[in-house]
Amino acid sequence: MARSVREQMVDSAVILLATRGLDGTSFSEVLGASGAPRGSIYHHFPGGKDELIAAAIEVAGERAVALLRSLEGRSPVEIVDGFFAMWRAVLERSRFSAGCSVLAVTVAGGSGDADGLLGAAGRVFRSWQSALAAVLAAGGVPAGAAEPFATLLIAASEGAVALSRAERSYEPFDAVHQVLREQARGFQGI
Amino acid sequence: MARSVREQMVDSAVILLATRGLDGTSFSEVLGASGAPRGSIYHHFPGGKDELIAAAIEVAGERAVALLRSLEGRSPVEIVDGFFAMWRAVLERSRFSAGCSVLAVTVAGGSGDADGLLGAAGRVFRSWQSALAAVLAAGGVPAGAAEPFATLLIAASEGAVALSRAERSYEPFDAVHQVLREQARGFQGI
DNA sequence: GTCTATACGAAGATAGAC
DNA sequence: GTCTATCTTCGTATAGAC
Repeated sequence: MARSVREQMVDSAVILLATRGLDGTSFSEVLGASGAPRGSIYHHFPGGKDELIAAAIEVAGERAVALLRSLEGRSPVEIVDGFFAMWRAVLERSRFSAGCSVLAVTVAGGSGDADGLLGAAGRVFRSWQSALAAVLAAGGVPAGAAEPFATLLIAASEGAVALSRAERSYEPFDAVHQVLREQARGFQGI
Repeated sequence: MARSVREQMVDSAVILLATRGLDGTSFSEVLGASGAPRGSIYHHFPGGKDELIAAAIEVAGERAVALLRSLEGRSPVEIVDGFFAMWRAVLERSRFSAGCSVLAVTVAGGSGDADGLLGAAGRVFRSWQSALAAVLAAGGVPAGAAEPFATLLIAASEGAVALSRAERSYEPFDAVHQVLREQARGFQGI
């Protein structure tokens, strides 16, 4: 069963957000990348661009949560490695031209006030923190340490991906990964 | 001596980048915020928008480097605290509506290929890593650990600011700060 | 150094036919 | 569900007078 036109548009929006940012994710680009017909934009997304972008970062958020949950049962070091492997694949496949679609929406800033997209981005980030903290706790990280360490992992990986994009080098990303990996080792008492 | 028109435009661009992103930093906004006359855009920036943005992130970069250098001679914990205090002030003064101007340029992605602005952003990030690693080394962090830890601090602070913006809460930012502060304490053997 | 006026393109959004 | 056509707004950039 082929993916629906709507799903193709959302998938294209995820990729465009990650590579060109919020304003680079125009309808023209989305239609060009997805092959969707122009006339179907407001049929599938009556709320216009905001609805498309919100759907995109929610899908991206759910995919990352699914990956995090798949790490359940692993050790803290393995969880860190698995999480960073996901991000490194983004850099590798795009050759430093892609990053995080949720971060792109966050820093684009919208109109400045209580923007709906910013709230959606915040919910995605929170869902990542919860899922990661849960698998870390299941992996043996002490109760009080799992939440803050999960937040650090997410913040640091977001920043590391951005640094590596700007510097076009894996060096910042790998350095951050190694330091956090050592920290995770400390939770295992090895 | 009053700041020149050019300096006012650059300052406004720095703030607009941090709050509204790259595409939100239009000439209209810059002129409105700086009070500069419209006719002087291409007089001060013959290279157009790219030249203005490049100047803005370089100024923002130099300011952060100056703050980092002012922490020379302090302990690792004090350096971490000073660095995070700078970012927390950004969140506080803007009430979660501002972040890092260099990150905004990085994530906006330009045209996708070898963009000049992305290179400029990369150089700024590298200058932060060097300056921070230097003060950490001077503060007693072992030679091999200063560079990676500096990179982690920058990546994590960038991500933490973004998370707190999206969630409109100091919680992620403060959590990241505390974990890294503890790590810095480890370098002091207290 | 600064002004007005304007060219040119692309964006999001809507209307109405098919 | 999809199409074409169009509206409006806003972006960067340029020309030429003052």
